[in-house]
Amino acid sequence: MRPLNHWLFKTEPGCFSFDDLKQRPDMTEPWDGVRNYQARNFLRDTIKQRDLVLFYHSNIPEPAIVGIAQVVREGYPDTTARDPNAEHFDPKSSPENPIWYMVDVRFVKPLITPVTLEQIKCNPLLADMPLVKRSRLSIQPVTPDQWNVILAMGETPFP
DNA sequence: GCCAACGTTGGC
DNA sequence: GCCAACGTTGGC
Repeated sequence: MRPLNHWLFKTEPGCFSFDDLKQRPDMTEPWDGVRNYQARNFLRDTIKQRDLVLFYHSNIPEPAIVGIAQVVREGYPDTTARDPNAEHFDPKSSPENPIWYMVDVRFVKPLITPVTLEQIKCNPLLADMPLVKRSRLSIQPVTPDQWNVILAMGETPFP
């Protein structure tokens, strides 16, 4: 079977939080509103069903990875790009050329101990994470080693 | 709220 | 295709 890939998705919890994900019907949510081409390419081309996601809360006093989610639907056009009332409306998006894509994710489990950005920056094993090197990318690949280190730091056995 | 880093836009 | 101006992200 295809090996699972690992990712880190960022969100501002004031906008959408890990707890919000848990409250959703079926605990699933379309990951819409991504408007960055590199992140779009991951969503459209690389992220596959069953891939695992570290759920990161950004733009708060103590940014941290707080939980695990899983991809339940692969990349498909982000229809919010064609909704003039949506926050991330993009008039250049069309049915023929959607430009922007999203995936659906499902709640899996919280980290028993959230792993803060400060801890991540202090751990030499995590020095190559985009989170450290290029913090603005909102959809980032995570290596299996990084994944294991973070879950150990979060004291969270998985699966 | 500040501001550095980064991404996008558009004139040339 | 360059690059200045501008807008956004996100840590602090």
